Amino acid sequence: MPPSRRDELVETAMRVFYRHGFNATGIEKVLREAGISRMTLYNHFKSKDELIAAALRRRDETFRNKMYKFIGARATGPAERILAVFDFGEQWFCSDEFCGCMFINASAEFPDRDCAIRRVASEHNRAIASYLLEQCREAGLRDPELVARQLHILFEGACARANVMDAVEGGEEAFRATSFAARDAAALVINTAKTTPSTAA
Amino acid sequence: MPPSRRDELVETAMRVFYRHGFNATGIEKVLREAGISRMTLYNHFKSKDELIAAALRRRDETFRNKMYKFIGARATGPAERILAVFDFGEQWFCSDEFCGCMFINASAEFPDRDCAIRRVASEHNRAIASYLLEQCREAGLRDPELVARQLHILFEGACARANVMDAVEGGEEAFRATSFAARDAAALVINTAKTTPSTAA
DNA sequence: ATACATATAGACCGATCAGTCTATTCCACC
DNA sequence: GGTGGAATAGACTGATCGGTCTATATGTAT
Repeated sequence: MPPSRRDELVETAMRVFYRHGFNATGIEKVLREAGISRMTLYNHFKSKDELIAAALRRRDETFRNKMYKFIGARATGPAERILAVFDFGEQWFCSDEFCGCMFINASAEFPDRDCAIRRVASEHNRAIASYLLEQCREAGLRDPELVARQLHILFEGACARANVMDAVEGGEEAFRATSFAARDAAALVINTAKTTPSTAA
Repeated sequence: MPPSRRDELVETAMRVFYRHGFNATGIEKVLREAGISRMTLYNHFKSKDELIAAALRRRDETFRNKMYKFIGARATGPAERILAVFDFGEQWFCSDEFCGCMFINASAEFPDRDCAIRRVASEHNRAIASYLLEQCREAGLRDPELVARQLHILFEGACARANVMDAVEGGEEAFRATSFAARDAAALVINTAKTTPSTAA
């Protein structure tokens, strides 16, 4: 069946808000690009904030689906899957549509930690965190909670570093170097947790 | 000598934009909080964007000064200094005024990689990067460029992770756990670069 | 005292914003 | 062929925005 009006709206909102920011983008622009009328929006959502929250939920869904599919296509074991996360990051950073992590961006624009939008962003990060934790456990790593946190930090850090670069330094090589460094550090963290009995001094 | 009107304006702009975001904050609010009139702003700056750029430059200056002072007070060698960066991060994340990295936030709100604001953010990150690189070289680490990049990713990643948490999970323990994980990984990366001849598989 | 640079309050502009309302059209279902 | 729910266009509101302008006040140096 064809996508509902609501689906098209959320999809377009996701794309436009991701590309141009939340506060900087008016409702009008989203409606124009979706070819949808004003009242249709307000029949489905009470406010712009609710549309943003829905767009973030959609982003969480599609992003994780793409990531899991990417990983599943080229990794079998848990350690391989973890490293594939960073390969996924590399091709993402180098793609044209890369505008940083949409959830980091949302947290930047909505400073109130209690608001609904932040809660959606937080849910996404919990999902990523528990995926990493699951892989760490499955790999039989020592202190999987710590390692999963470190992997998460490396991934988000690579993402943030890739996004903060300006036009002159932000070429494809820089993105590749960033994701390579993150992946290399991830491999080090994993291998250390496989073998040695204590953390580094 | 007392701070100039311009200084007070930039200082207030830095604080208010950091706390409430750039696009979400009107000029009016900055002026009210600084006790400064509208025309004074536009005598010193051509536009809001220029004020934002100046606020970011100020932020770069004060942030790095505080960080370097913090580090200098509790570390002597280069490796110690690198780890102290993460201790600095910990007390920053746990402080009341923490609203994420202002430069990551700026990159989130101004997607155009060519704009002046992004260039200022990029400059700040280059300064941090070269500080880390300097420490890595001074410590005699193998492949200092790679290690410095990894440390930078860990720091920014910890910062991003700390900021994306919502009100329920974002307690002080979570901030401490995040910065501990980053510091632990940093120590591992450094120690590995001190001794072993090749990176992890 | 006079002159000058600087800051002030506050009106004002055009534009844009989120959100509401009305009147019309479309289309699937009976 | 008619009925009803859903989508449409577009006017409208009140507020806020960034930025300009004018007229007044202040303070300092000669």
